[in-house]
Amino acid sequence: MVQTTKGNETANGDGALSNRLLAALPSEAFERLRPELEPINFSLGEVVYESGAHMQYVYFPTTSHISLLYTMLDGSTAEMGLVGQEGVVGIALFMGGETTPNRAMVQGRGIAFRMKAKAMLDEFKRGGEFQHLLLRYTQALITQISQTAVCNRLHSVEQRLCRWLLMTHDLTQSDELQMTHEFISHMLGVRREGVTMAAQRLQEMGMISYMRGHIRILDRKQLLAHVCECYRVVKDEHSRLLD
Amino acid sequence: MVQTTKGNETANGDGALSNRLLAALPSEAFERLRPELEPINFSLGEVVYESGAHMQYVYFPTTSHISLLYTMLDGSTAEMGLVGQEGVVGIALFMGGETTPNRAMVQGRGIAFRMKAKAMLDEFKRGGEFQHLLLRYTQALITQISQTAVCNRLHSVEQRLCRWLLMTHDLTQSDELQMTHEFISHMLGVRREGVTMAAQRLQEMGMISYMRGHIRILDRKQLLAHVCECYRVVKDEHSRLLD
DNA sequence: CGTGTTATGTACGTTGCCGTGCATAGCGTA
DNA sequence: TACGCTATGCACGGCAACGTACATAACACG
Repeated sequence: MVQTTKGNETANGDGALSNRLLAALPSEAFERLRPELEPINFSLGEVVYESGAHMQYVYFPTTSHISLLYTMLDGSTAEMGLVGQEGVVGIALFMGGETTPNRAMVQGRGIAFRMKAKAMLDEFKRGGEFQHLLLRYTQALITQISQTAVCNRLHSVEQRLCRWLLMTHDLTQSDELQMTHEFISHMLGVRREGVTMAAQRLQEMGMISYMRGHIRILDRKQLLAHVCECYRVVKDEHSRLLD
Repeated sequence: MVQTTKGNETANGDGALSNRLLAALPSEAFERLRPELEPINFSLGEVVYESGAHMQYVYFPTTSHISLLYTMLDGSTAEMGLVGQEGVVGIALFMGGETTPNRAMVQGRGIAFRMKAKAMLDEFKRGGEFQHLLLRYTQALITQISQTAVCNRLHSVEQRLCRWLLMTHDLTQSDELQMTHEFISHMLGVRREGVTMAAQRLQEMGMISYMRGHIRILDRKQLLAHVCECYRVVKDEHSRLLD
């Protein structure tokens, strides 16, 4: 299912500059890493890391984005974070843990660049800008996870759906998101019917329209007016730390 | 009840070895840091960091423990993590963010050792065991926050109260916790009455007894049987990363 | 010993979400 | 064109937690 892209754009690693962490590197560091970057093609639903599995690579998404999920013993799931072109998947490798007790799954198909754990660690240990960027990104991710914790506790399904749609829209190049209510329900940790109901209301208000696995963002401004504060907090903190 | 210890134990910084991160340092590194460690006495409810405020110190709790909280615009709050002798408060300083959008508040009074940001950073940048320990701890904290996110979504007030009591009990030297239902409600992000109801049920089952701001853990084993899986996951991950 | 304050108990209607079961309607494919 | 599959719609009872309002009981302090 995963194919290595052979196109000229990515063959020399330049496409990797679409990842904002890699793009922010000093050219000296980037040149060191460039030969280690390998473009791969993620398809929807693909599992990047299984919970507890030993990680071999870190992934720098460009056009793809990846969901960090936790699965309970009874099989119910909930999302704790979302990683796109601003970030990296596999922080446990440089944080020193080697594994994490959660799963990473492709939520928007596209390209990511992967790098072998050892190559990443060698550069990380130099203690330069690469390390600095990865740690700042990790802090932004912590904010995102924290906010998810609080949002899950205090806000309604409808608000959380707005937040999730906006976050996903930010990571997508199009106004059309390809996902079913069922899929979203696993992300939000609610019943499928709960998503359907909330989506209906958003559709009635003209914010979105949807049909069999396709959701179109019609009025982003109205969504922003409807979402809980959590969206802004995470967004602002990302800007503060990464821009 | 807790006074600043003036005895030989803390005067030379040895009391700091009650913090497990500091205790795990090679003696060479610890000797470098020892002069920078300053014991302080935290009292209940004291605010260690305000949300967004510039941080001057990192804190290594020994007998105290600190709650990481987020406050919504409407004033409602919820806890995202809990730091005791196994950890450090102020990770944003070495992660490179300088501030965090949340508050840190003393939840169990006692001693902590603080260190100026600059001294901590100097040692961190050496890239040795100190850095390694702090990053591994940060990963354990991420797991804790993630699990809180999921737990908030999927489990009942009663289960979450069990989890919170067990976690707090782990960080406390006594079976008697000094806190009101009101206080706990702010941690769990629920109404005070919700805590009272859940506590009543736990008391009826003989797990705890309580009275006006004092909660006694009577049957830890039964609490463990009653709590959701989240407690174990966080506990195990802490052991894996920090023991 | 009385008084104010704080912690806990109780009650009642409301609501958001759950669990379940089944109905309909697009869409792909034969 | 008919069929089957999958995505969405709908309906019902149930429950946990909410918001609100007020009652009691322990303790602190004069």
